[in-house]
Amino acid sequence: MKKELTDRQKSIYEFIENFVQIHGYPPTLREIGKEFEIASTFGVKRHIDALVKKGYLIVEGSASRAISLVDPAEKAEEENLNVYSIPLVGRVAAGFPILAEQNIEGKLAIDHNLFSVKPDAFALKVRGDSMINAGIVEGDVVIVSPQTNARNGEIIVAMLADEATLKRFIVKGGDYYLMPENDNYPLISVKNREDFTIIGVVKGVYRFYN
Amino acid sequence: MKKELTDRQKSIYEFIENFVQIHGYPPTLREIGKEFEIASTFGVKRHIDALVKKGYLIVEGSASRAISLVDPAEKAEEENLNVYSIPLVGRVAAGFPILAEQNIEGKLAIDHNLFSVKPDAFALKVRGDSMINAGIVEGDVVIVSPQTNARNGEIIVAMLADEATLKRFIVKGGDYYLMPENDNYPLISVKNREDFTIIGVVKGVYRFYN
DNA sequence: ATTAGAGGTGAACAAACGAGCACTATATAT
DNA sequence: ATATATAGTGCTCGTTTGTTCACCTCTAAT
Repeated sequence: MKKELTDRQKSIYEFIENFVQIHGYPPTLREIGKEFEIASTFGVKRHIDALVKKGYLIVEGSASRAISLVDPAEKAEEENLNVYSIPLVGRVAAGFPILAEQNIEGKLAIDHNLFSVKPDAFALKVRGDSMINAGIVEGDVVIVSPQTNARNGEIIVAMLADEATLKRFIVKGGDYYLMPENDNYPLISVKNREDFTIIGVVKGVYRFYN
Repeated sequence: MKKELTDRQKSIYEFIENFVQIHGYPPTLREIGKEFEIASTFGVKRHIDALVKKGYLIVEGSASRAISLVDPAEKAEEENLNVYSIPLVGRVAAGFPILAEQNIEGKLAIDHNLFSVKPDAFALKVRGDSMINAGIVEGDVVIVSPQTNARNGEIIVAMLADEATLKRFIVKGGDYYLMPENDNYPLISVKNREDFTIIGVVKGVYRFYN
């Protein structure tokens, strides 16, 4: 739980929350001051500072109206659902960053109590049957935590020769391999390959039946 | 539908939308200008004016950052995560109703935009390897829509001799069978078995890697 | 009696901001 | 040829905004 707020601070926090809801942008110090009959902007500022220190607000720089609520994620928490909305990547077009707009197909709510991922995770539709022995089949959706390194044995999403691929990452004797979980596909050595990059580690799998 | 936007206007609208999403407050004219390499604030302002005239934005007075999107509610709905919280059933104790408190192990948030299930769905941890050919392995979690009937070919959760089991439901020549997706297990005829009940149909599968 | 914390005043200031103007460029349609 | 709409530049202007200063008040704990 967050630190305790004084009554005054709580009132001010609620006002800001409300103001953003109504207007679509945060109030200025003077607008807050007017509401609470605080003549000096400094009086207001110290409340804002306190709210920032206690973790309720974020103020970016000293720009105008640059107050933002920490809240929205937390709202869901109070309702007991720890949910991120992550992008669902359909196909991966070579040459584009994986999260480029061209690639995004939709959104997906995931419960990060279960999938231990950060909000920068994304979901990826699986094509092909190279991971069938690991129980990942065509049409499945994998939850990927973006990172450029991986541990031995983890299932990863990697770029190999301008194509996104899903394989198990194997470290053996100082060499790196991509191992398909399918007896029909060969082990691939990626040692010294310039066109190989790790994009992320698979943290979970979804499948839908319709 | 709203009036048509030019490409440029659309880009700028999307940028504002995105900015608000990320920061919690709208951008200034100069921030927009920097993004699109428009040196003069006036150039930006006219785009904003156009967007206001066409009904996409509201600008209140001439205050700083007083831009707000017209349709936050609409957008919120689109982006809204339609999430149910459903119970996660660990083991199924024979003799108890499946949703008895003894069986519940936790909660799970599911996006019912993707899993087309009602709020009465529940999740079940998979034991054993009887569905391995269908890509469902030990430890997976299946999303089950409770119902007492099933169509040919659907994967179902059923009670058979006081044990919960996960099998494919097959209708063939007026008879009913439970088919394990594992070559090592036999097809089971459930025709005329009094100790057989369909509990629900599997609508999805989750898997977590840790 | 004194210290510490929360809350507030009033003024002064620099930076950031929106508004406005005259002018240019480039299409497209008349 | 000539409007018309879109898009942009470079500049000025006045206002808004956040920051900071020294100083005041009240309450609660030491």
